[in-house]
Amino acid sequence: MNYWLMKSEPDAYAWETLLKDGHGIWDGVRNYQARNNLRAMKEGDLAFFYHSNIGKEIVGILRIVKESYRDPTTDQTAWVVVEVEPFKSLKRPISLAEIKSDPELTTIGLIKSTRLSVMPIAKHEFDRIIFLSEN
DNA sequence: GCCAACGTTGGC
DNA sequence: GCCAACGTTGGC
Repeated sequence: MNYWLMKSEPDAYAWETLLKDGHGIWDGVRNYQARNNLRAMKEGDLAFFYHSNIGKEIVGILRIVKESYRDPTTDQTAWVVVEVEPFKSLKRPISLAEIKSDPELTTIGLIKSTRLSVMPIAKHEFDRIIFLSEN
């Protein structure tokens, strides 16, 4: 089981929308590193849902329910999508500022690779953020 | 609105 | 293969 973090601008696609829909196709990724991360995802993996630009906070956890396949929104063969479902909302959103100020989260990709939209999260980072959200 | 970081494109 | 120019992301 691997852990991930996926970014979306809430203007484009918000956590609330995924909750309402109950299911989503993560399309539109046009960056090779992010694409490679999509390809590495396995059914059942969990990912944080981060609101970029507006909110700048982790708001929920989603579950990968279908592994990657060709992105049907483009003719280019390089790109893939995964299918996701909401797993649960965090009890309390965890902001970027709080992550930056936490001594246990200094190496998280969210800080180190600010422009990457799909990134792996270490288990201890995942657990730490869950812990923070429940306390 | 600005700017840093960084990926991509294209000329050489 | 290098690098300048340019576009995009995303925080502030």
